[in-house]
Amino acid sequence: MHPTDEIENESNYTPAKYRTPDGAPSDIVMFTITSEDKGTGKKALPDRKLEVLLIQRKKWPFEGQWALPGGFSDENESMYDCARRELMEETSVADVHLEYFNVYSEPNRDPRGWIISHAFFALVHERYLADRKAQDDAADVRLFPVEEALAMELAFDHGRIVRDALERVRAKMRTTTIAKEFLPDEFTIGELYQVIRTVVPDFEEPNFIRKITSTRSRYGLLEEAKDEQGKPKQSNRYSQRAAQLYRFTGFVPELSIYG
Amino acid sequence: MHPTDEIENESNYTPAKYRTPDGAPSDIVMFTITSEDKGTGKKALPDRKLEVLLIQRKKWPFEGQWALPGGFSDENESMYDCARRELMEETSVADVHLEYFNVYSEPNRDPRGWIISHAFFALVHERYLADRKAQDDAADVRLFPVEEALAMELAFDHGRIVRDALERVRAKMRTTTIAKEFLPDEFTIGELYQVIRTVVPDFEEPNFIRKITSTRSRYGLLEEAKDEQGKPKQSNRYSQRAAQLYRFTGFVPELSIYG
DNA sequence: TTAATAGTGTCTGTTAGACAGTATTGC
DNA sequence: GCAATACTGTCTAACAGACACTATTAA
Repeated sequence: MHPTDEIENESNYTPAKYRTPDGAPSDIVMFTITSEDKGTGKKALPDRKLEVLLIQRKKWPFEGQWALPGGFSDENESMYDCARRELMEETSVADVHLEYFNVYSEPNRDPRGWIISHAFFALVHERYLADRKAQDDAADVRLFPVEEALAMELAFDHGRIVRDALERVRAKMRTTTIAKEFLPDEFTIGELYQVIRTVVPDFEEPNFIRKITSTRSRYGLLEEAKDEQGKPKQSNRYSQRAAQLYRFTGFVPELSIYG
Repeated sequence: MHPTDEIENESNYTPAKYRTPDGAPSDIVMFTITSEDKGTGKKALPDRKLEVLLIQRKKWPFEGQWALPGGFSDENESMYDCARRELMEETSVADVHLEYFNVYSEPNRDPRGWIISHAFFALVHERYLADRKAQDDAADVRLFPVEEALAMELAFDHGRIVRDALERVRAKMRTTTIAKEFLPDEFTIGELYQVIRTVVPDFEEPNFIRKITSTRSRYGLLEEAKDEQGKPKQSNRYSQRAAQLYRFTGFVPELSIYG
């Protein structure tokens, strides 16, 4: 039991005499999907890669090693506010998907002391990271393809954190509409399918377009994009033949393993 | 940025000079399902209620109010270990389902200082809480039906924590096999259905038995219990007509909103 | 006999899954 | 015409959802 629990009331309350944590930082696994033109001359869907942002440490501990962006919270902000602030410092955007997913508190996980880290993942559209890309490897902040990041020896327990984040994002990719974080408001079925497969490589649905338009549409997951005259909007950005544009409706179906 | 980040290496490292958290407790939302015989004389499924364990505080702050069980962590244990220790103190069992689900860190959520709370939920079979039931309202530790607990004004932000926990447990009840935490190893379809409905009242599947035995069984969610001779095992504990017993196989199907 | 639960029969319309085929159009 | 993506046709087996029906047996 904690010492402060022995205190009877506010008037004679004294702060804890025992050891307290040395810090409560938040760390952010920032995912983005980069697109690169296939360069064949023909119109085609771009090559997409799931990438994660890492920072090279300049100080002890783990000097020189790559780590997740993050920083210590102060007593006037929640962990979520802290994470949003850190995200803002890295990407200069505030309105991206940011979600808490786990706490990391194993003893001695940080040689600086008793430090309990709160891990978030962020899904950032590549347009927000355009500068980052230009700077490239010269900088101490870089995007790494996830497989590459997973194979690296990261600072602290950040390797574990990246693995956990990826697992969580993959699960949510299947079961929610977070794919929209990586897509424009209006997109083609081909783009949607490609984004899902970029995050979840073993997602395969040969009849994807049919399922999502002729069956699930009954439940309102997607709706066709229309122009002012109410005519269906199409795009030929990625194909010779124009494709119908869709948008998410905001509806998320309930899932159950029992029926 | 945190002051310790300014330090160059271990040799000249000094601890933080700025304020650090005053404590990192874990709080536990402990759910159980109690069964009560209908008392009609006839064999019938019991009345089941989802209940949550609360403790009445004896000290400032929130003296006299009901709160979640929990306690401060120390530097030699993870938050999970801390939660398991607290759970052990309350229920004397160690092998129940215990799962982390969120952090609560709003400034001033605790008048004692900067205290960041880590919330777990536990699913405890009622057999482990038999004593608790006997003691009843006399004690300062009691089980409350969830609706009742949600309507109470709990200490700290524990009302919010209970709501969040319930939401999480309801979602997992639909999408995973955690129902098994409230069931014996072998159970009838009727029992399973009743347990699910106790946690998720709006779960309705008129053809539940058919779906789970003749369709999903293809995917191996449940298997029939058999005795040593390989003959199907049945139970008439809750019905005149004996019902087939089933067990979970350990298989959890993957869910997707896209197909 | 009745109450209480366990299960089956049967019907209709929908969906899944597979695979082949046609459509469109910039290059 | 080719390449690349966007669809549509068609078939079968499985499934969902509804609702009525039979089965079993202790009290």
